[in-house]
Amino acid sequence: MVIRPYGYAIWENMRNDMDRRFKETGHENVYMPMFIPESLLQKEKDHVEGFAPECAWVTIGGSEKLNERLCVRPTSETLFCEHYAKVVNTYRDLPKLYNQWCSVVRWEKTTRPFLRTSEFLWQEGHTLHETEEEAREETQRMLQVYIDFYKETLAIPAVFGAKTEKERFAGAKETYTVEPMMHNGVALQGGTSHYFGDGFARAFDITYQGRDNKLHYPHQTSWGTSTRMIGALIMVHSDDDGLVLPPKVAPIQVAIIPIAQHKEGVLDKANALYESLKKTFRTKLDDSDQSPGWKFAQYEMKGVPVRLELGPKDIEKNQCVLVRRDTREKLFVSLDGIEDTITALLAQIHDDMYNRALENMHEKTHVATTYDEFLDIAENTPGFIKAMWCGDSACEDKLKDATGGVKSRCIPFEEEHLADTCVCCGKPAKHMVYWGKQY
RNA sequence: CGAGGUGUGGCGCAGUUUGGUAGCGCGCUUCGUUCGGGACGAAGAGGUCGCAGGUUCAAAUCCUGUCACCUCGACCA
Repeated sequence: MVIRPYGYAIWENMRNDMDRRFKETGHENVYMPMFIPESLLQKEKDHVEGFAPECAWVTIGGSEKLNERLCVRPTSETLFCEHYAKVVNTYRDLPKLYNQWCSVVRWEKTTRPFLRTSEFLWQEGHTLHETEEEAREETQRMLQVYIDFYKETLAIPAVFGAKTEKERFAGAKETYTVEPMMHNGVALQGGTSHYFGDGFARAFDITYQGRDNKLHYPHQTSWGTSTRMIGALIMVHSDDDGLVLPPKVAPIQVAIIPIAQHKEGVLDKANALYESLKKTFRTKLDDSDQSPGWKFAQYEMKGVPVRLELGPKDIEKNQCVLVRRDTREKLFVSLDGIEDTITALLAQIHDDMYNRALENMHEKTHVATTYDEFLDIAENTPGFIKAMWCGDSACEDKLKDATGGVKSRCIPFEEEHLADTCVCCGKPAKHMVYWGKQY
């Protein structure tokens, strides 16, 4: 998959926003190698079992066969662990709060642009802590960073909570997830934050000398999000006329379309407006010789949040026309104080986009209290199903097989009591679970 | 991996059954007229039909082989 300039600009805007949030929470960026020696990958048993089927391997270097093959990183836990084992000695070296921006490779059998690609760009945070409590706090903190990012920057609501044991990351003690719902009701794992306990530390022999002068294993986390979020943006907000981009990440926030630009004064005025708006907004002035109608359609397809039309009649009246991409609403506004008008409009667009997505998620979330009801909803109604669960992964398997792919999404932090018994087996329920089909 | 399908200008396709040496729409180039919702006219550029072999006077079209891609299923930490 080639990410061309407009798509990459979306990623850059996402990345800059997230990177700021990571720095604010005390993290530092690093870079690790892209090749992982097989022996390193095999140190943690669950981890290698989870990832080996998806690894791409390098077996030849130059013209010589390698003694040990190298995995093209599918994720970098093992590399971070190897490094931490070398550099961590005392509690004074902790915590280690590292993050990496890079690409990873997973040999998926079925790919889907942005949502599931064999190579993708992502960030992976890897942290080491003195205590379990600290590491668990970090896991929650970064999940919250993701939830906030989805809401504040992408205008995407989500359910979130813990993964069931079956759906947990390979090697993790606990996996937390952000699960946004696409416009069609299909779920997407939009970001995960894992608590590892000291399992990796033991496997990689990472120890530190504690305040008590004894050796301890540190507690570890990892958390990641990827270019899949671009897929989420598209699948949550867009309509039949193309993209609808949330203002915070739109590469172009305001597209200025001059009308009758051959007429005297129009382009001069448009240029002056452009020079002034570009100080505040990501602005594009399209003075190409395409027709205005073509330009309207073009920037709608590209999801530009606000179109600004400026023609001879507007100039006469010292006004312009603002058109919202999300609602198509046309606003005739004065050119005086236009920056403030657009600032407020972009904020309004963001909020409205979020609320529409939230409403969609609520509309497509259903409660099932019996097995038949669960199957009926899964069969006939797209979206999430809220249902009680006994905690046995056999029930997850059964529901998945019976419904053609409905899996547990997460156990939310705030569970509702919908029934006393598991929707599948009828035994006493332990948790309320969100279920759904996923990309 | 299982089943099915498709390869023809940049993109989307027709032509293959009934062999006669390639066509349409969009896009692209130039000029002119247009310009408040994907403009119009005229003139152009661009492909030997996935690849290899075979049959034939003649192959996009028939035969054999091969490669690639797509869809569905399985799989998806």
